[in-house]
Amino acid sequence: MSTCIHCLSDKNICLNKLNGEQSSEAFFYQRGDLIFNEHQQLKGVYCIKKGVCKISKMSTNGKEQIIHFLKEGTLLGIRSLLNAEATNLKAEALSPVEVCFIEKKRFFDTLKKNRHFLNHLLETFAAYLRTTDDRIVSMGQNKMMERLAHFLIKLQSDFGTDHHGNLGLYLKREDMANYMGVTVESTIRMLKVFEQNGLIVLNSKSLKLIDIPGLENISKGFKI
Amino acid sequence: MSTCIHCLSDKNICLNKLNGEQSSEAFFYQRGDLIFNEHQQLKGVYCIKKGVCKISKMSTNGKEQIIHFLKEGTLLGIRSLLNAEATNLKAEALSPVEVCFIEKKRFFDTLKKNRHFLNHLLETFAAYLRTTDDRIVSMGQNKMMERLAHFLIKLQSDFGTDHHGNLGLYLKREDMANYMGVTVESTIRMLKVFEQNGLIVLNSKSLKLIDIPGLENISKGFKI
DNA sequence: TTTAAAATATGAGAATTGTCATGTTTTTTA
DNA sequence: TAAAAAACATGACAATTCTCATATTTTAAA
Repeated sequence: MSTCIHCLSDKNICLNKLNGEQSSEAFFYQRGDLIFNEHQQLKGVYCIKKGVCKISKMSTNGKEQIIHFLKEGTLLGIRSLLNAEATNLKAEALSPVEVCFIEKKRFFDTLKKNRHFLNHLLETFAAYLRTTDDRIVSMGQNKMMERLAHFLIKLQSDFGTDHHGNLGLYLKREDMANYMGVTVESTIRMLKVFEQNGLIVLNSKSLKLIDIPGLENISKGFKI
Repeated sequence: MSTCIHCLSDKNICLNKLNGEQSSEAFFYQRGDLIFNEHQQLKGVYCIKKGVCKISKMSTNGKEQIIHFLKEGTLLGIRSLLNAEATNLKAEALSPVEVCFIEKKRFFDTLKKNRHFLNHLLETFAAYLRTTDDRIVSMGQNKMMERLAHFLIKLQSDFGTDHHGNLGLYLKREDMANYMGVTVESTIRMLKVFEQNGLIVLNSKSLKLIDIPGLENISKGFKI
């Protein structure tokens, strides 16, 4: 299921590409490129067509908290448009990323005309709110061992595996840490504990889940 | 600004009460009463007309995480209806609470007919997502001293003060702790530190903010 | 109004996670 | 390919927060 205005047709074809409408454009980003930053006034919304984005926010004491890792089919920047405020989030490419840009006016026109798109938006928001609630619970009540186990499982479920069975999205330790709200050192140490207990296998630039039921138990509070 | 379908008229009068339509009802709850629980299939949405509700969720290891404290004008249970799933949250009365109940069919009818209501819903969701994002950042990156300072300021800004200048919403230590994701003991100790530093005044059943700029500094990482 | 229960409080020690210093490996750039 | 930079790793120790035991106070119930 794709969220892009251009891709609401049955076959998930990007209309933008087919008829070359002026009101939207495609952009390309490389790993590390900034798509938009916090406190920026957006002129429209972005839809991820390809690649993975890191959505984050700085805390008052200058540390980065990652909110989401988002992939193709996700709209970015809607909230800013709806509330006519600057973004509260930063979006950065984690891999080569292609996005459609849908200009503000066109976005609202579609919202007005296309009932389907609107319902989809509501459902998407509802689903997001569920996941952010779960996030709050996890950050508040779970120890980092539990959070890491849960996070690894979520990564596999969201991004799958490559042909070697490794996680489909490779993240550096720093990004893992900033997602979980812990330090890089703690993350490194806990990954090692998981590896020593046969739960995962680490290699340079890869991470494979070996014992998913074991990880699930840990995420629920079982001790190693 | 009220969110209730019945209250979309300019004067914020509850139509439900005026014309006594069958499809919605008012319900009353006492402090501690359950409005709905997690994993419950809702038959409609609730709109808080009066009082304060505690919205929470159990973690996998059986600890309660409070997501929100919500007051009059807030709709409850929309997400479950939109996604046709059971609730993922529990709603409980913290004070005498009055709610309107709007039946499923009527909710969707209004959503279909009333453009104003729909836009309002979208904006509400967008605003919620902003606050939950901030919550994630705070839980991930701030120490409990910073979180407590921020929380106290938020309580005053959301619920105001009574005629003595005390926080308009009195919470027991346990609820404070479950909101911040820390233990009751830690909360008690930190409140005492704040009091000893002239930031707040504690009395049985009351809490008054004395030095708000001081609390703001602490919330940003300044040390006491 | 006495009793029971719930909420608040405090101390001692343990567990968790962070900090900082430093070293190694891998990746990127010149 | 060499040099520089970034990422990963580890140890020692410190700070934060939790746990558990036990009082004390406040509130609710008999």
